Amino acid sequence: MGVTKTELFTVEQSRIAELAKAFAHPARVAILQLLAQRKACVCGDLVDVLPLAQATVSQHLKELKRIGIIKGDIDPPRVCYCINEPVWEEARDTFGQLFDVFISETNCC
Amino acid sequence: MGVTKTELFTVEQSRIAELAKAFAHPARVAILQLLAQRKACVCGDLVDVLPLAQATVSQHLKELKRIGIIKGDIDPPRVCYCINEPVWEEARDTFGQLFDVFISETNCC
DNA sequence: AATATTCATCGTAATAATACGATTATTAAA
DNA sequence: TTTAATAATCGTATTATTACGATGAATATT
Repeated sequence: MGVTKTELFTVEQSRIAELAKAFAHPARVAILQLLAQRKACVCGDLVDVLPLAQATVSQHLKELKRIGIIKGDIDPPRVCYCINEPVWEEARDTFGQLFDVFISETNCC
Repeated sequence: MGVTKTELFTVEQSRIAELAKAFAHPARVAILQLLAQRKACVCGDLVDVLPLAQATVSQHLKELKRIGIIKGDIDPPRVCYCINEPVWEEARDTFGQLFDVFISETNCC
């Protein structure tokens, strides 16, 4: 992509965009749903359920960890992934507030 | 990107991902905030406020329109953009439900 | 020690997204 | 009719993302 100019926007806007990215791919939505519902936890179980190669799942997990919305505990040779509650709440609150900014009134179109 | 295999996921998961994409770029967050707060409406005003070229803003607007979260009324030679309330609510409800799936209990990590 | 299991990382191919200048289309205004 | 204003679209360069096979690292098991 052409160089998303993050520095030209507010940190809040950039953080919202980053949190949204966690949900901006069906595979990551699936992963987050599985973790949130505690239907899976171990990386291998996620790989079994998802229609993607192990390396790809691992890549998505890495991205989710980078954003902070999940955490991973190693329990060799397995790794257990879970929702990272503080960031999950940050996302929930952030989007909640964002959606509340729009009040149903006179739109000009 | 490598061919996001949308067909391998549920329509719900794909729709969530699509709605999330509306917020997955700081420029689109900025646009949606401006529209939601009714601080701008006309395309040209958005271009004035945003640190991006007109063509780029137009491209983002097109993507937001494709997702359905905004609509545009032409009032030649201007175009007035507004939040598309039904989809805005769809997004609000969708993410609300998604975040509520996770209940604060015993995480395994 | 040798093997098996699990997951991360590397390398890389393919594709999507971002950005912008230039052009076009449309309509208003002069 | 000519000109100005506005916004969409085109073309294209650049960069990011997605995907997967192969390999590597770490630990448990035999």
